[in-house]
Amino acid sequence: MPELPDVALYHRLLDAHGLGREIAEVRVSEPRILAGIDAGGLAARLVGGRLAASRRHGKHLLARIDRGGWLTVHFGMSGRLAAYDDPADAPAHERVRLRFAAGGFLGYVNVRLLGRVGWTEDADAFIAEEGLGPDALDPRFDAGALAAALAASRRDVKTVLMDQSVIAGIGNVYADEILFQARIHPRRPARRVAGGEAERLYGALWTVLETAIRCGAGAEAFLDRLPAGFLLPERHSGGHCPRCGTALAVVKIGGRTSYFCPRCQDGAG
DNA sequence: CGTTATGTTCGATG
DNA sequence: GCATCGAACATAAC
Repeated sequence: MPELPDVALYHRLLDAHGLGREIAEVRVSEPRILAGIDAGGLAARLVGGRLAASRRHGKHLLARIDRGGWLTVHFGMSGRLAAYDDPADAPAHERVRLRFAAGGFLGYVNVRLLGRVGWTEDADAFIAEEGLGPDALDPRFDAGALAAALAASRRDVKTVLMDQSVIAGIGNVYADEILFQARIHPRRPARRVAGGEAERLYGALWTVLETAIRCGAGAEAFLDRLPAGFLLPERHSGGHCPRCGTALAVVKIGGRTSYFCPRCQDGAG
């Protein structure tokens, strides 16, 4: 479930199980997941090094090796990280595995092969090359910056929220949730979300992402932990608006399924 | 068997 | 250049 909140939790997992530890072995069981480096090259850069720092930018996770360079991880549609102590507990569809010298494993798991594991010498350069905009939770990306981005686009507001070159981290599910909380129709032209509404959208963006992280995005019982009034638990065919009970509408926007409340979410502004 | 899935990229088209 | 649409990638679940 890798949008920003999910990746934020993988970030924590990486820190808890890998930070400061020496890597003893790298196993790549599916080379097609690697981008710009082969299994031997990856092992040469990682084995014997320690994970010295980590950062997340949008849906990307990066881990710095003490002797230089960064491991880059993108989760695609179905990727996740798993930590375990016994190799017998390795999850299915693990594609890359780190074994630490002191024991313990970190696995990159991905059923479909839409994500990527790679390497970069410079994290900032990597983010620039990927064409990523500011991270959605970067304080420098404020309400004014969001309003400016909306005003500059002729696309639907939802398409802009999901554009990683504008804001990094928001995907299909959280775009729906943010627009629901802001009570804005996903098909509203972005340039017609302005003033107080743009402020409201910014507030919803922040609150939704922070709340999802706090409630353990993607983990067991995540949906049960969300505060009342969230769309997510109802975000499926046959779902109803948690505010007014109206049957949710389902439309395709940019090829992705969008759920929204036709009564609460204003299409005209 | 057909449809859909939390992402991204590429080519065709308007 | 900008925007939209469908297909592609690869696999599992319903």
